[in-house]
Amino acid sequence: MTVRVRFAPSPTGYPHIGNIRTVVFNWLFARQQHGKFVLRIEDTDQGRLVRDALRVIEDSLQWLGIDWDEGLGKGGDYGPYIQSQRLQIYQDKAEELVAMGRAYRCNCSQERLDTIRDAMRAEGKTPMYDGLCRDKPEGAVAKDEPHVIRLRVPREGMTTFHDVLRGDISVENALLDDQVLLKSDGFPTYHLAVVIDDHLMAISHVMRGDDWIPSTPKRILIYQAFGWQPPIFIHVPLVLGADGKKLGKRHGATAVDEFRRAGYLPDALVNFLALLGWSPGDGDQQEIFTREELIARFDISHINLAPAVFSYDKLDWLNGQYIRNMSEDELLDQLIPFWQDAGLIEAPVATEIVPTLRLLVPLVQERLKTLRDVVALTDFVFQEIEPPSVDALTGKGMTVGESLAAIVAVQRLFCGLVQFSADAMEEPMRALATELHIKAGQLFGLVRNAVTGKTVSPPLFGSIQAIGRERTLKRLETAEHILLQHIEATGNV
RNA sequence: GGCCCCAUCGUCUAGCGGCCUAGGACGCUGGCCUCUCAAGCCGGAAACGGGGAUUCGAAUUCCCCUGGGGCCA
Repeated sequence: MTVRVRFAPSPTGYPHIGNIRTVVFNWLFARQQHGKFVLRIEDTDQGRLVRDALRVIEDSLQWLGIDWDEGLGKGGDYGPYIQSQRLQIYQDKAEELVAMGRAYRCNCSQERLDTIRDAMRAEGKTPMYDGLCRDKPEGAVAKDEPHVIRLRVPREGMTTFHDVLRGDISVENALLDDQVLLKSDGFPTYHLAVVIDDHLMAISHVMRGDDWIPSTPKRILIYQAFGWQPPIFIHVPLVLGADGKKLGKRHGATAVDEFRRAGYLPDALVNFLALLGWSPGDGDQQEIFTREELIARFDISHINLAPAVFSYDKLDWLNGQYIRNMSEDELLDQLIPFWQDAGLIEAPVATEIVPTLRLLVPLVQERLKTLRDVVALTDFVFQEIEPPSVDALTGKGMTVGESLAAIVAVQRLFCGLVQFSADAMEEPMRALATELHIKAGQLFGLVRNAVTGKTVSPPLFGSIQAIGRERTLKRLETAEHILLQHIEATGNV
């Protein structure tokens, strides 16, 4: 059997991370089985369409490196792949069911439907259609009068389907409504369209969130009415937010695009998502997998049945691992857009700044969890700093006067350096500390505050080299003034 | 509320009757390294929801309860 799976988003919003985890599973499975991955668009809910959703869906998948073989923008032998272009097919198929006696026309008014619903609810029952039109003779409801087409659901017995992970799941037919298949405006209902599309597109496996389990019997009934063989169902557990609830809008940043902007790498995200609800099993303790490894090792039977909570801690760690494994050139390319977005460097990168950027990359590489972290870590290189406080400029265990003397000495030292480079300044700085009878750490700490405006920064000398001699000296001068003023104002040395 | 699904450290998970005094990872934590912060290395705390049953033996099988989640209203 040729494996054919699909991702069928509605363009009513942007793909979010919970859905994408399931997409990753589908994609891994398709690639491993040398099958096809189809991207179909379910846009029959015309009222809720979001303008650029299609573009965002494409962008998100492309960014993640999840490619599809048929569908949106790709074409294929089973098109069209956009449901709004398939309305005629749904109408024809619905008519077929009527002709076969498996569905019937219903012209009950909205008022009548509301009345029965209220009545049933009042009795404490689940509201269902009462079947008034079900037993009307053929032709009682004319084809050209406003009406819907309903499925003739068996009144007794059970509907059972098989789930690869959970075995057989059954529901009593008495609990199933004579669902509407075709609405009065000629649009199909969701389940009719999906069944027809999955069948006509020869989808072999339907792998989706287990929140769809309750509606699967409805779908099976439609397959049975048509006399079609249903696909193989694999319901995967949901992805939950930190509160244990199904991941959704209320959980903040969940759109794929937001992860990109936050500085996560697609490879890290795919790796993380693949491990959310799945593991290679067999006592394997590997955590970092290339795409090829994931494709080779993905295995439906190792999908965990319990829902998984999405947690940023592990994603951050994993992302950091991927960042550390990049080459410096690669990382530089990835970092540039983030510096630009923050307004720290210009949009076409000025060539004069490139050496500085290159200098910074190895300094930040092992300090980044996300690419965006580079902004807060290196902003002092590109913009002026807030004048540090006296406290910050006073070395640990030192007096203000001693600190002032140290700053002055460092200025002199930096002025005299032949080469203003990290390598050239470390030795003399250490010697200076000895000379001043303070520890290197004391000296470095106070200089760090003076030139970066931060108590925490990338390695000091690399940072200083990146700032450049002129601006470093200016910041030291500022520090000197701050300390001097303090001494003059308070008389405290 | 009705129906359905699920249940191992805080989180992601390994485990598919004896190899389990339950393993790994993230996070947390102690230490080493160290110019700060990271990274790296070494160590630690931390879980089989409860009760029955089957079995010589149960985290692993069955039943009930509890808890969580989902769908529909």
